[in-house]
Amino acid sequence: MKASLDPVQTLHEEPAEAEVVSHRLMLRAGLVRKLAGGVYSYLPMAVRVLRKVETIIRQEMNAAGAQEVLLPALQPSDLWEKTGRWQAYGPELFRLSDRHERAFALGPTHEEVITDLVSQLIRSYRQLPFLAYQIQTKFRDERRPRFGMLRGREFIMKDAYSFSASEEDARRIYARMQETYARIFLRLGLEHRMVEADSGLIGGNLSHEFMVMADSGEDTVMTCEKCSWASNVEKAPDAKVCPVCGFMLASRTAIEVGHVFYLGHKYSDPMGSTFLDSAGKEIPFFMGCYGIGVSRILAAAIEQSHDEKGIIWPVSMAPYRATVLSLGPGMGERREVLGLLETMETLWPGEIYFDDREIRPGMKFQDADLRGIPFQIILGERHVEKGDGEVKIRLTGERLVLPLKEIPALLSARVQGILSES
RNA sequence: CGGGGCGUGGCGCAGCCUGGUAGCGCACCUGCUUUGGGAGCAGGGAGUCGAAGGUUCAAAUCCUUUCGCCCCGACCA
Repeated sequence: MKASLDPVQTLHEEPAEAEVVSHRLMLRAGLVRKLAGGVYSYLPMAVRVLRKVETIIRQEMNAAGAQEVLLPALQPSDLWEKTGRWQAYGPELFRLSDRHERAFALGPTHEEVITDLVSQLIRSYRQLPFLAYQIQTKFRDERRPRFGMLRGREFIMKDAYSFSASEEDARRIYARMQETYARIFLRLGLEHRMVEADSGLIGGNLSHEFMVMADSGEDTVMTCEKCSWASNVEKAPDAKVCPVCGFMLASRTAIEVGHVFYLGHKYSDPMGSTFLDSAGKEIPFFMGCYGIGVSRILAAAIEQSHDEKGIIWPVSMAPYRATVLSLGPGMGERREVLGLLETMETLWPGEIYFDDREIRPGMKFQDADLRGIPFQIILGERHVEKGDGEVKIRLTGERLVLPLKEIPALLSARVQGILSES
């Protein structure tokens, strides 16, 4: 991608509407624009990040035996009445009527829809277990949308639902999802903890949250400084030491990015969603559900990884792997520069953002730092003349000057190192 | 929903108290110079002052209503 063809500009001034750092940086870096309170348009760079996050989620969900579906956002009220949530969900549920005055909701979650669907598909224990997931826009009329992407009224979520023939099997899948989630957040390069949690409105009696550690998080978790134990502060209000290893606990703020629930019969029972077990007896599905806030992950990643100059994307979700900055008039057309671009494109197809604009170098440096692409390849007169180029690592600020020909190999090795750690 | 704040070119703001031709910075367009950390000079385009109603010879400014946005608090991916 060439910057000269990119219609999205960065903002040099702080947007007045944004307070939290992720929101400010997302606006300044040209990732999103607000349409209404808690409702945002995703610009091209943000979509690239979303796709990368989604790809990792899909790979891990598929590896865990889940199958992808896509359920309707528009849901008739009668399904919700069956589970009692048409009333219980309250004003957070977006409600609307069609032209025949039939009531609908915009789905904030999909337990009702998937349960209804699966009860049509599955009649025998022989067809179980079944694990389905989707990645889709959800709607919640939040009492107070805030913090930009962190709490919107419309957001992208990966939600998964499991259907089992026994509680033991359902718990097995629950445990597998816990492992899957840990892998997903590890691959995304996010420091996180799994904590025991309350299950809230979704229901059930077993639930864990996945928290990304960040100074500006909405949640507070107690974390052991020695082992991996952590708990939601509501679950461990007076604990001073770790119940596992006895070490000191610390209170840290975090952002909830994932939540897994064991549901049991909470939805299958009221919806009459049953199968025949091996004894020929009709019993309700044993269910679980598993959510990840996909759009929230973008904001959480920025909250966790930024500095005063801008975003520092983890390599796994960066919109581009590398950005090439040509400095000075005509530099963008130099043979050496075009040659390097071609090699880089071969190495990482579609992953190079070329800042070919005829603007002052300082402007390019500022924008590159703001956008947070992991590797900057800086090509200025004094180095290119000698056949060299400079590589700047956004995370560490490290700068290396080396022959242009060696740059692809260096970057390739660096990325291998980073991605193999996870 | 309770409390607080703000709506003025794309963005950030001044002007409002004390009514009288709508301004500044950034961004944008043209030209010349400049080119390794947000360039300089000259010229230029762009605003129903959130909306409605009222007061007045005259309203961005005063009054009323209303909508929107942000921040702080009250069972949230």
